[in-house]
Amino acid sequence: MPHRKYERIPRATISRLAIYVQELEGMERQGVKVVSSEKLAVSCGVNPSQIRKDLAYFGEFGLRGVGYHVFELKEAIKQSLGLDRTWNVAVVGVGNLGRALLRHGVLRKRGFIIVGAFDCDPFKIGEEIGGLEVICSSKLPEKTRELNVEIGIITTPAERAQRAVNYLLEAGIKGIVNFAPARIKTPPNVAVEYVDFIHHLFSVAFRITQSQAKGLI
Amino acid sequence: MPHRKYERIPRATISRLAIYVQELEGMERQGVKVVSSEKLAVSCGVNPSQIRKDLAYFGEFGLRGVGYHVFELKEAIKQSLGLDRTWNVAVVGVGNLGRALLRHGVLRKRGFIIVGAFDCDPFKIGEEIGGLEVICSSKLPEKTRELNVEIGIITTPAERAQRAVNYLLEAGIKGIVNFAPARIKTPPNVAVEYVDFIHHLFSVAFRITQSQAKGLI
DNA sequence: CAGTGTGAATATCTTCACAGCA
DNA sequence: TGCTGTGAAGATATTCACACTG
Repeated sequence: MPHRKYERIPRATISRLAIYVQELEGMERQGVKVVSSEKLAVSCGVNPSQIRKDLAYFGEFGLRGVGYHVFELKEAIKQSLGLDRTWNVAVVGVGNLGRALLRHGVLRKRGFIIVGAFDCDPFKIGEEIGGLEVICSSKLPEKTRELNVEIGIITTPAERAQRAVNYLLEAGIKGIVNFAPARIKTPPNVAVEYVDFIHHLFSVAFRITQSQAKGLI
Repeated sequence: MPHRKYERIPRATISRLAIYVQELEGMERQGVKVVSSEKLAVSCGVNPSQIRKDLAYFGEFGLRGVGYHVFELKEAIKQSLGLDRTWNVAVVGVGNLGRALLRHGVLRKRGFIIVGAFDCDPFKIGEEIGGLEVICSSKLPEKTRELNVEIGIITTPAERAQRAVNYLLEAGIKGIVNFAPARIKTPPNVAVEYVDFIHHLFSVAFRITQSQAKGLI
């Protein structure tokens, strides 16, 4: 039975795969060697068939009657996601959030190496944060190419997000993760993801409001 | 025609409503008074009927043949989401990310007032950040009640996320936004949202990998 | 007559249920 | 026997298409 490697893979599947990796790493730390889709599902908060179906897009990794080898499954998923290599990234916008990312070890640990930090504020340019010198945003296109950056992280204020994006596009960037609270315009061949943490607060606020309204009935 | 106020509202609708608010605010800044679902859709990157359907869950806000009043629509959505009031929040975990949030003005601007900062590291306890004194995490339950916190923001390392959550649950918290790279266990009546920015990097990496693979065929 | 509001049609995602293998 | 892998069924979400209205 040929697996589905060449079907279109749902966006939701990708974000769940990231969760599986996370939980498999946790199990690895606890010394768990083998796990069933049932157990993994519980710890990820999803349905077991969902896991099996998600994995089926990439191949067959399980042992019938047994389950999955934790380490091997984790590696297989990472490979499927293109995480069996490192990626050079640039951070544009060195405010509170940008600084936090520059100092946060987790990006590097995951294979995302921050090779450039950019800002347009003359007071920040030249400053050293997390071992990197802040460079003027107008130098983004040339530096991006020079440093071989593939992914840009936008942490500017909303008003400057599109300008930052334009610089990155000029440099031929392939992907963007946007933390700025603004939609951005990019050609369709550029992969864009939004990290809207305010929206998650909105969502929690809404759900609390709603459940309280229900409680009154 | 009765609107759908009492139907179950899709999670996706809520997160789009947050986008609509964001874009409507941008239009307001630019002095735009009236907008059609068509125009709003373009700036939000969604389908126009999607917008009309999302809004229909909460009421009728448009003028046929005209469109929507930018200011009024924005206010109506915010009210529907429960954002016509302020919410007290606590930040648990004062690392790079926690500090960034404590200093980041955007939370307050959106009506989320950080009233407490907690950490279990004795070196951090007592430190003042963004006008708040860092308090020992073990005091979370009592302080949370005292400060009338409704939403907890977890910015601890993965290993300590569940413990932080347990403290918050003990205090009767209603909602949690979890930035830690770990799934957490909560009773069903607590609203939980995950902010997994690493997952968004994974997703971008995957999509770049995939489009390059396609390019080779 | 432009543009909303909405039922119907379509597309997508999730879960079930079970055949088949270790 | 126990658990995977997967077609079929079911549930949800999105888009279409158009009646209707200011």
